[in-house]
Amino acid sequence: MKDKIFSNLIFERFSIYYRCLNKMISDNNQKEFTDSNELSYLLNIDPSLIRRDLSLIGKIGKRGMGYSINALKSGIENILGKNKIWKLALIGIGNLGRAILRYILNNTSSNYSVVKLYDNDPAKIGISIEGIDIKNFDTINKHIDFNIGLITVPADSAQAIADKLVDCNIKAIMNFAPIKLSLPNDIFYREVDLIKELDILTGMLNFNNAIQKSS
Amino acid sequence: MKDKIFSNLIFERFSIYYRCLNKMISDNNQKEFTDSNELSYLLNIDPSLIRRDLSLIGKIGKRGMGYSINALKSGIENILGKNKIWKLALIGIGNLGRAILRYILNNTSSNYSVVKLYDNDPAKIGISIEGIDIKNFDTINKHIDFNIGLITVPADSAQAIADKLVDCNIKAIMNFAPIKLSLPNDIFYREVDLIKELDILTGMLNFNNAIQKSS
DNA sequence: TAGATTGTTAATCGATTAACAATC
DNA sequence: TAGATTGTTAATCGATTAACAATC
Repeated sequence: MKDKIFSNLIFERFSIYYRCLNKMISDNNQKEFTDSNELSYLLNIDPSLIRRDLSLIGKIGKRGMGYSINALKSGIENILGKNKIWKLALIGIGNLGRAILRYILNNTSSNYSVVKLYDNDPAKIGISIEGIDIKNFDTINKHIDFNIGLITVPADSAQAIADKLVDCNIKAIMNFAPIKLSLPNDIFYREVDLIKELDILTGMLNFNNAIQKSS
Repeated sequence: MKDKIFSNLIFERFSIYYRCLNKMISDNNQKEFTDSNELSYLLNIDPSLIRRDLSLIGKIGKRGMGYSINALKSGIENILGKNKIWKLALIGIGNLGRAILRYILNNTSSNYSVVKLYDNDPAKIGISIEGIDIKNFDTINKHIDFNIGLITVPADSAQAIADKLVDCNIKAIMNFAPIKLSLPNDIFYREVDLIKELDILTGMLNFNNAIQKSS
């Protein structure tokens, strides 16, 4: 196995390939092989890049034939940890937290399980949602039993929550609060920021379009 | 004004700068100037890159002094269209759609307004949420009055919805469904995909960590 | 075998960072 | 003026794409 640390972008594409392979399996129950050109057509990713990515799994392709769909799927499963259940905790059980909880619960084919709900609103603590009790976040301690913390609290409390998660040895954080968190380098971090995404779209509409028109 | 089309990454950073400037204004009501080093420290972005980005606004900095916070803010407002209200339509009023609606409504300082809700479930049509009636998506036509469509339907109907939006001349789409949409090149497109984000984090935890340990 | 497609190296592209003259 | 920081060009870095020998 390579001594290389893969980038975000590579994992992102593996996730895309994985979804595509699953769709191929459920749609088209006879086909055994695919190839970089077919995947390229379906996903709009350059075939060279696909071959490069897939070669990271090992020499899994057959020259002249392509790739066994099943072999590819299980290779990606190994890389993305799709053969394990990953435990999630949601911190902040407002509208967004609840929607994310239901979204994950509804997605029965995924390998993610929400095992803990935290909030600091006394009115919410003790309430059970979808069978999981909401606990006070202050009671969190080093004996945590989840792998990834999803922060869905308002921006002003997000950093404190993140610090506590780091303290409890959580290595992966997904932040939905509209604020940039500062975190140690060894923490894997993603953010989902709706307003930022909207700003990018309006920037494009507002500025790039205007330019296109005037040129 | 430059004849350049800015990239996603530049608009993304402008959004980050904008948020930071607002925080500076509300936190620290005396300070008039900032500079690329201060912003770099706060945002963890290289000062050269900050200067490069900000120079796209125009020659707005003062050598030896830095940047007027207010001038910077209004320059970014122009680029990101923060001085207009942008109208959003939500298509798919399930848990996620409702959570996004409330999230945007609660964010009173933003320049985004949800003006239309669509669904195709007869049981939902006519119901009003937060004062907005849910309409049947099939009734959508070219006389639309929104700028951005947010797709929060399940994966299997997302492409048809997107096609209809494109038909109705919508130029910006944000997709929350876990599927890659195929769209014409002139459509500005962003996707928010929770499972993909989780896959990236678990890929990192599962694979990069293992590698780090064994090396 | 001939044809097809991989796996991989080299070339290109685009984004970030370094360097520094210009100037407040 | 001296010191500080911009604005911008050149260098670097990292990711994608092109090319093609290897081989099924």
